[in-house]
Amino acid sequence: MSWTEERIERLKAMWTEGSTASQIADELGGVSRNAVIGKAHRLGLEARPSPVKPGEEKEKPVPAAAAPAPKAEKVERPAPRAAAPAPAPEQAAPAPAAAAPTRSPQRPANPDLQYRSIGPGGFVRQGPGDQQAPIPPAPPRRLVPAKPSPEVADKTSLLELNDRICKWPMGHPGEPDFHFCGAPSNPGFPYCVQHCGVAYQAQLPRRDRRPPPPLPFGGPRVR
DNA sequence: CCCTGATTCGC
DNA sequence: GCGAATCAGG
Repeated sequence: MSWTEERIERLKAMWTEGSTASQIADELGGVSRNAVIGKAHRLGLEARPSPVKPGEEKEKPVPAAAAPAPKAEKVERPAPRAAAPAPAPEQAAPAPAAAAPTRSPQRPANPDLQYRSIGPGGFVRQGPGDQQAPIPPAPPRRLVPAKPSPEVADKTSLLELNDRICKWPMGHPGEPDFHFCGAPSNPGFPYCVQHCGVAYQAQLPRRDRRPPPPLPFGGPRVR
């Protein structure tokens, strides 16, 4: 296979849209993942978060300053790449938090292309044009299970589970106050609306993901 | 092991 | 220009 105009276009589109090299490769067919990456680089497309090169390391404030340990290793690393902007330090809440559409890790979605949750399990693709003015306010609200008594209050035990109540685990199994959410479940789902929002992400199985709206015609003029 | 992207280098 | 081989982190 050769890099025809169309195939290059497709590569560009998918690459900038965030597809992985593998996906692009077997979408195009006839090329390997490496071929795609190689081509992408030759095209000048890059600046994509690499699992290997997440970004330049920042100087961390060492109090008493131990030996900085100057790396005397491979000295040749041009790395003209600008440091990728550190993604907002999303706090990883251990407890199921608000049902905000959590983005898939390792894949900082294209800022021009976001997924907006319209309900548990349901997401709507949002193109550059449809950008909503008001960004989710990201309220510091935190949904805490109303636990009257910290301990043996009205915990939902394993025995009380049925298809109508939320089975979202609270705490850790084995711990004294481990229990389940117990709120009315979202019909058809094992969890309540809140936890459905946490449990179901926009991310589709890799194979089924498609750069859906087959690029209008002229392709996106993004960037 | 699987995955990822980056880089190298012979063709 | 191409892409397999290789590297290196997750």
